[in-house]
Amino acid sequence: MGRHSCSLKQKLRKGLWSPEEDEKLFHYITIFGVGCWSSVPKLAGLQRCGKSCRLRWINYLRPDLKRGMFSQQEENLIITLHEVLGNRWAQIAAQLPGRTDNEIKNFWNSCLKKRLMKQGIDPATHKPFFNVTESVLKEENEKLSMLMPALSQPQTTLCSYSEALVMSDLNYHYNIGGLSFTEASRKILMNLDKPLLDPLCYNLSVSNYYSQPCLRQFEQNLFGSDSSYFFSSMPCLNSADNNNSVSEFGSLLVNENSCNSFSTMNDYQGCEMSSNMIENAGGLLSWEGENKILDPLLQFEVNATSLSEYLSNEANFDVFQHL
DNA sequence: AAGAATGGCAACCGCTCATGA
DNA sequence: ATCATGAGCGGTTGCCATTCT
Repeated sequence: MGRHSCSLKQKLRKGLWSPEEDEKLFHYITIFGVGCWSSVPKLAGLQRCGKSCRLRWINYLRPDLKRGMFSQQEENLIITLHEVLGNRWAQIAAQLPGRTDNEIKNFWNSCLKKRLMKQGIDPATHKPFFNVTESVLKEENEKLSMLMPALSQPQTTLCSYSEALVMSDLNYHYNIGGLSFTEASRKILMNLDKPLLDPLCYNLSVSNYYSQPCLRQFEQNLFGSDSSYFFSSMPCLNSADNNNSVSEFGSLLVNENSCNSFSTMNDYQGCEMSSNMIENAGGLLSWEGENKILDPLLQFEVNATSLSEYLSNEANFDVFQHL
């Protein structure tokens, strides 16, 4: 099999190229040009397979290669082309003279992907991570009010993360399992003489939530060890004209004034909640883009694509009765 | 100061496709 | 039609320098 001819031959060198090898290959190609790669090693006096020679020439030795950092125009072009072409690196590279597909792929994986995520853009789809439209939220509210009329008072709102951000100018919202409550409605719930309950975990109060090492660990696994970094990248958080922009890590939402104090999960421990914080006790995390709902407390993917769908299951709905 | 962790990047691997015998 | 071979492509690995703890 031709495909294995490279790896089967013993004496062939692998790994980084030495300056002497580069010199031999460059010299050979300069004189004889690019032709049959499989015969190049023998003719050029190299202990390499033809494939390795081809790669070295294309990615490093070719005289028309542009070296150094990518320009702003090149970066923009790569992002635009990736949106259209996806991971077709060779086609992308064809639009950038002097750049190789390998170089662009590495640049994408190590820099551009992270930069887009920091801007709240999903690098796979080039769309914002959280994109809940008002109509979707309204629809969710209507479904919820049919399921749980008691909780559908004006000040109680079915809430996604993005709505929590929109509402960040109001003080002190609690978001419990996808439900967001204003301070007023929270007091109503507190007056029920029951602790705040996570709807999916019967007896866990908000204040106890972060005292559970396993839950913190889970959230770190889910969001990364420094989740404030991840969430501070959401576009709605970065709008310069919004003094109430919100940063988040794990299920905790804090406002801009506080986020410096909470750069890591550990920093949060033992801190007092300030009046303008928004807290999310866990519960359901709705990931619009992936069409799935994750329960950070129970640590599995819930078999539902929306909160109302989840609640339409009688067993799940029963949990809410505890509120 | 030293070992661990991380990031960037060059190179490899395995697959598909094109071509020719 | 089938097989061998080479080229090209994209995913992955592994090395090395840098940063972190």
